[in-house]
Amino acid sequence: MPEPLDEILRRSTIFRRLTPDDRQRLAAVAHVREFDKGATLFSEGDASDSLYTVVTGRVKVFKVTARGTDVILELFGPGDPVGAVAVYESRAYPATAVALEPTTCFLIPRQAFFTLLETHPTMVRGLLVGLTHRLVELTNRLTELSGGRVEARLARFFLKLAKDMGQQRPDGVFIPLVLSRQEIADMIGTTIETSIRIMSRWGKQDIVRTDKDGFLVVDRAALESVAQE
Amino acid sequence: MPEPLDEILRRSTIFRRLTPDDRQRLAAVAHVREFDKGATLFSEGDASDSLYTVVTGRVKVFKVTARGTDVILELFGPGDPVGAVAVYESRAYPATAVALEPTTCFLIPRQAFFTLLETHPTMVRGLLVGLTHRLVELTNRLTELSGGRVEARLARFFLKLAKDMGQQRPDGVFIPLVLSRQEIADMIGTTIETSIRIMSRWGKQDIVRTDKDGFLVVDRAALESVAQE
DNA sequence: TGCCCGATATGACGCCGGTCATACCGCCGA
DNA sequence: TCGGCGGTATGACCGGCGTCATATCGGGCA
Repeated sequence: MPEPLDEILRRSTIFRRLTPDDRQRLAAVAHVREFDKGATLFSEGDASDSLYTVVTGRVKVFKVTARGTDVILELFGPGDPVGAVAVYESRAYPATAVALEPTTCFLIPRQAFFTLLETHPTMVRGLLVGLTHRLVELTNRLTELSGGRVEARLARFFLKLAKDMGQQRPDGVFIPLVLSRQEIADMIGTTIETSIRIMSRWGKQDIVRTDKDGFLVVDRAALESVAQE
Repeated sequence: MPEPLDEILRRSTIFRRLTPDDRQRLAAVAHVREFDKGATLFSEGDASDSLYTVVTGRVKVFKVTARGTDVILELFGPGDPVGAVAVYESRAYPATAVALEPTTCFLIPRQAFFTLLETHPTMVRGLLVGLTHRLVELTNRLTELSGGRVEARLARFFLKLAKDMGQQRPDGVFIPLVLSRQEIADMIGTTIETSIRIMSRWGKQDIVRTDKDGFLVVDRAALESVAQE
């Protein structure tokens, strides 16, 4: 456990600038927690007590709209800080976080996090960078979700996944991420029936195949063609 | 000018924690710029050179979608920092900022801003708070824009405006903000025709009146009824 | 005064996609 | 083995809203 943990901290956006000594000290005040697939890390409105950092697994962060549908705000993987928003000003979590797979997290109590910040001002720069990056990502998602054909939005979504976490393979680009049709719908702001329809058609046309542990983008050109309207 | 400027700095999210001395020093390195209605503060993709703070007036920040429509991300008023995202990591502006009214801004060159940050670590806390606040606002806008009837989204939009900047009057709540039908459409992610239709109907039903220098919410209850779907 | 142009209004039409219903499949527990 | 359950798949329907077209209004300018 300690071996990969340190590796994760080195990859993490906000902790990577720490010296090995600092990381050692950080590991001392934090602790590790495991979550089953589908387990809730925290819920919207909960008082924020800790900063979560994903070690292994994937986490989705979502909000519930006025009429009860979910909207997935972000997907987090190893090294990403989850729930960072709430910790800085001890405000309630503005969204809910659920594990998409069996997930291991690294929790830092808020108080420890603050004292760390005070004693190590250099960490602040990393924090700012991480926050601004997430702001940019969110603004991009806003323009994505707003208007346009559903199929185009879905195509852009898979192109982004392929770019961010795709693995080149002889038969296409593999995306190692298990999402249900419902979760796909929540990502692009549509209903489960529509996402099923499109995914089903793309499967028959050999554009995107749904695999047991992810998706395989077979015909990237077709996606790009659909994406631009 | 120096009088109200200091007042603005005291109200600003990120500068209010400064001591009077610090604000004095800040004013020395910054300068003021005026923008006509419709003038561009900066465009998406521009290299970021300064941090803008609105002194008087209103600014809209928007992005252009894949098929050429605009999406308004945020509206800024006196005291708000505009373009803060880009400054921290000298990245390009991720969106475009345009003045909705004649607007006065307070510009701090990036370099001066950084030296200020280094010499006054207490400012960092204010920065973090401001950024997280904007993150929360954006996540809320995401859930707003995603799905649902257009009329409900528009109703929620006006209710939020009324809450944030409404002035109680005998005949209703006045919102001192001039937005064209096109800009309303860009806020809620629809077309100009649809926003015109709804606003026109609401005018006849005496729910929301469009005034020369803002909007008047006459029948708030009706809006609330429409908003919850 | 008359012209032009941008913003606001309003009607007609068509289609994407949301809603409802039903069927199929694989998995798990009784 | 059976029945139930959650996820996936597919068809039918129709209504909101995007698109196109046209009309009206008002302000700026010669």
